[in-house]
Amino acid sequence: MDVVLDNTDLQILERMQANARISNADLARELNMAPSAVLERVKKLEQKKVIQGYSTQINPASIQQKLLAFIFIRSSEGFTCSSSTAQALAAIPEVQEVHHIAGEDCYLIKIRTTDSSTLMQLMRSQLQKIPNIASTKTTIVLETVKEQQQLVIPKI
Amino acid sequence: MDVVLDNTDLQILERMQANARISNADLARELNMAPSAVLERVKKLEQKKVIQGYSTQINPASIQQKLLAFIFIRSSEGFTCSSSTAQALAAIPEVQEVHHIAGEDCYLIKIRTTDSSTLMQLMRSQLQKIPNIASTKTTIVLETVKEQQQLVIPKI
DNA sequence: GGATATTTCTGAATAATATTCTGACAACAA
DNA sequence: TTGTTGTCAGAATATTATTCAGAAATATCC
Repeated sequence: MDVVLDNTDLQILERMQANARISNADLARELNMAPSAVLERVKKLEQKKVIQGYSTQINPASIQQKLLAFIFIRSSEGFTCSSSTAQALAAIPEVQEVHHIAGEDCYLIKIRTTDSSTLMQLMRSQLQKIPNIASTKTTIVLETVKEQQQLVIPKI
Repeated sequence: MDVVLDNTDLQILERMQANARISNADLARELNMAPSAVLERVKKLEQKKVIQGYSTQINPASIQQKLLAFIFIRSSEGFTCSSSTAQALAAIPEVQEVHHIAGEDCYLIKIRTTDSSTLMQLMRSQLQKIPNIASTKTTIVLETVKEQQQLVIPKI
């Protein structure tokens, strides 16, 4: 079940991670391979779900999303967190991440809104609807120094 | 200094966010525009830094990165967190995000490693070198339910 | 209002690329 | 050996990116 990736695959992933819109021809040139061979590998990486998708990083401020916050959500169910709660949280568009975490708190979510009043409004209107939420603890981000979902590609 | 985006720009961003590798021709077809016009807009969005980049989402497990953790880092400097500390944290490849946060803790980082022993090893070898770190509080992620840097595109 | 920039668009030409296909080659197993 | 599988190169062609000239729409200024 474990996917095996050789050095060529890792080279492809490294370059595509840094620039998802690199042309197949450029990629082939950098790897000294035929475009058809590289394309074949990329398609397989997509099929094997090693590549999960291609996304464009948008400057949040340019679309009026200036507030970033992390919220710890404690469930009244204790350690047996229902996945329906997680699904309900994930369904909120402003919620970018939902993590089930170890410890007394149950979930950690990452949320982005235009401003703090919008966040509060959202918490009142949306989070209140979700059952089994006992308490929340919000951490406001003042400044983001680094933010990349850039993974460390292992070297062979 | 504020960038103005019209409805066409937002349509482009929405589609490219979902699929960064959409062809310019397809994009033009969906928007009922000439490819040259769409291309011109995309180039401008890149120039204006509204589009910050294109990235490939890689399944972390496929490259042996199975552990995700958030670490709150308290600085000994109190509220006057030096940016050099942030830079040092950001320089660690495994550290994906560095946020300067409100409250008593100073930084919140998101970090991804192969396993928990690698994380501990990393904290011993890397974090210890960074000056002014008073304490750390680590939250281990058991399961990620949602993870997208997908922003909410405003409607006009 | 009216003249003049400025921006944004279309449409066509061409340069470049993606995609498909065939067959070669190597590694491996029966 | 024989067959299988996977990966590759190279050529053909389908599709696309890119460039450009000019039209249309928008904004700017007097």
